[in-house]
Amino acid sequence: MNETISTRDRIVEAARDLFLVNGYNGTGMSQIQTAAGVRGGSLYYFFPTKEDLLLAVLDWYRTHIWEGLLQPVYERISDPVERIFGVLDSYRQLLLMFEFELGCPIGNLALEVSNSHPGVRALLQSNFDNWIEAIEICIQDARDRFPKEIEPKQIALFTLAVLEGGLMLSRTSRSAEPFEDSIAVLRDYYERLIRDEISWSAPRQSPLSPHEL
Amino acid sequence: MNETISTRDRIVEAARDLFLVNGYNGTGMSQIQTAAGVRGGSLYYFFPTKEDLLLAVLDWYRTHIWEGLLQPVYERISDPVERIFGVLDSYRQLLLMFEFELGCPIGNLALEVSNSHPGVRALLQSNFDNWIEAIEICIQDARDRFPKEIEPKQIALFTLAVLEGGLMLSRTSRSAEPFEDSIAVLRDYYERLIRDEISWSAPRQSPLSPHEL
DNA sequence: GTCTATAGAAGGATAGAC
DNA sequence: GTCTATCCTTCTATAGAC
Repeated sequence: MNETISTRDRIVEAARDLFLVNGYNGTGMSQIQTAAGVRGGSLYYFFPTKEDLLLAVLDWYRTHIWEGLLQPVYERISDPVERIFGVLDSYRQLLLMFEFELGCPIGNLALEVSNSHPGVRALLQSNFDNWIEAIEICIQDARDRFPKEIEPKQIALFTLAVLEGGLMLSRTSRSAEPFEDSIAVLRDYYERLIRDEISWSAPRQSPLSPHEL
Repeated sequence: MNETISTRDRIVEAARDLFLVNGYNGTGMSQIQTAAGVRGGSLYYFFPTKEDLLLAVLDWYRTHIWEGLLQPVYERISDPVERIFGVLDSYRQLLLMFEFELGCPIGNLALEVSNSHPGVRALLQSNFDNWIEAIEICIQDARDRFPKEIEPKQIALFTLAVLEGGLMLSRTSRSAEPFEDSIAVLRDYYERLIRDEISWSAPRQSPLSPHEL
């Protein structure tokens, strides 16, 4: 196995990386050709329009959320709440590794194209939904630590909002501080939720910092 | 007073509105000419490059945060914590009024241009800083309600992150729900902070919902 | 499936008259 | 300060040979 990568896949991966750095409107089809080592004929053979290519990129992210994001974290961390903060920490590392040039691939595209390309919104939404669902499951796995009245899905959505906002502020300032501060406050919220709960029920094991794992 | 609006101002306002809807790369200089009722000669007389125009738009937002955003809310609401949620509610109304086409003018541009136009970042940051500072002051005005150990500036930054993330998710889904849910969870956090505090100090007056004001 | 060549529109920006 | 005309580049997309 591991045959030579198909032309189509090379195009999708080149477009994915360029969209991530330069955005959709900031990336030309000719740049994608160059990066993929492919000529115009092939590009338009597989993707008749640029929007088709955007859809393929978003589909790539949708199908790779497990192996690309969740699985590496879940392998290292077993505690469901710490898994959430482990996922968030992956984005922090992405920020640092590429000097704040890269943020959330979906979030960037969402703001840029959701007005002008309505046909793309469903796939953007599907990416967000999968992310939220993964976090929701983590919260449900730690259901007994949280107050009964909280909605896991709402907390998961909120967590995504904090992530996206924190990434935006750190990319603008070219500093990890806004992101780290946002996540620190989010953790404070989680801890207060959990503390409010354990005052009414059984004590739980002490939480692990992601840096100890 | 109220003299005829200057050509320069008409250009800035036209660019501001077009950037808000279509983004920076999605807006052409010719569209701006048409919207402002101005010819190319005038446009390039005032703004030699498109980036100069972007800087002028960001400067417009920077100088109008008080009269455009804060003052209308502060007039209606006097409680400092409710002022924060009143400001957030202004964005909710913006979402609804324009059917989720419009989000945060600064946030949209921040993600789109912060890689490709480094000279614009300082002004983007300055807009964020002013917003955060305004919220920080509200928190400080209610300092006694919050636990002593919290950092007002951190909470203000966190509030902005939630706002930006919530706007992003609602614009993508074309529904107010993600935004409203995010703000509801943020309010839950504020209430837990305040509740944790009053258990150690004097009781305070009951909070007002923004809808009662 | 991939190649070369190119159409046709729109992009940002400039020159020079008035 | 504003006008018209236009330059040059880049863009998305197509045609037709191989």
